[in-house]
Amino acid sequence: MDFSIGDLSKATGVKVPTIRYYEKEGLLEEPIRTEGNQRRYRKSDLDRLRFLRHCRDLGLAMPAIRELIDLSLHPDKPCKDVDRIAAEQLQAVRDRIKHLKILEKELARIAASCDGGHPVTECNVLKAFADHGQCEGEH
Amino acid sequence: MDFSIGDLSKATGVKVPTIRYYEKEGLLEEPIRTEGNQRRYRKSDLDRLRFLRHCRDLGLAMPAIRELIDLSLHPDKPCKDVDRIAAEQLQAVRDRIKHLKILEKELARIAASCDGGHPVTECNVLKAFADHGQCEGEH
DNA sequence: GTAATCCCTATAGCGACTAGAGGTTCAAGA
DNA sequence: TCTTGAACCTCTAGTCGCTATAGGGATTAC
Repeated sequence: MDFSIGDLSKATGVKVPTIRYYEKEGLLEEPIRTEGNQRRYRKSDLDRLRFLRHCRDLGLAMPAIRELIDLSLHPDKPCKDVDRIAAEQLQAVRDRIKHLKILEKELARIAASCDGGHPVTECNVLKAFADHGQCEGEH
Repeated sequence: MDFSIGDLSKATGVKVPTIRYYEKEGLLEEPIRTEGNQRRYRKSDLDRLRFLRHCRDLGLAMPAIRELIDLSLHPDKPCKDVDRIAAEQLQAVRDRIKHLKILEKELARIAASCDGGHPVTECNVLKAFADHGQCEGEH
């Protein structure tokens, strides 16, 4: 019925020290302990950790996850804030994609500017790394 | 003819403590000092810092930049390694874009799953955050 | 000469873990 | 029941690329 920290780790893919870290940060409740001071978890802790892990996999920062957990503990609140967090994360991801696409373009140009068979003094790649002026815009 | 650290900062957009940090990390040479122990830079330091900054803006990690600097100091070496670094960075950026696009898709689905007008107990967004099973694949 | 601005070193903090040291407890087999 | 070895415990420090702060000294413009 109870899980050790290793059981939780195996079930979720979250490493043991990370689980302890989440507890220290207040994202997991402190579980009961055996007489020998080892943690013992219940199903609800497993659910919470899965939630946590999924949020991290989606790129949510820990303060946002903390807020989600707080909200889920007050079921009568409107879900406006939950939606906001999702929307903000979506926008953040879109912004990062946009930025990375610009980088991709520049790097592709840079990588293509050299045929590989000459000393570094004449290397266009090195020149391109040195010179932002070659880029099409800001990045 | 000489620049103070603040001049260098203004000319490149790199903050003063960051310039000192780059020096400590060996990415910039130790400049000469005034009698009062203040750093004084030359044009070559400015060029190096611009190079450095541009590489960072392109997302290169510091070990890669260090390698590029080492290569540029040995002009007779073939530029194979320079090309490799550019290609690796390009691939890394493409991988990150790929991953973020998957996240974008999942987050868009999650964000769209709620109309906003109900308590969190019934919030599909919160349920979606809790349940990786709803996702189309891994992420 | 003085005031404002710049510069110096050294240390600590950020986020989200991860690694290691040094010791204790648990569970399974003999 | 005893033993062994895996799993657990706490605590500290390290990762990366900066950034902030404290407590001073130097330079420069007026």
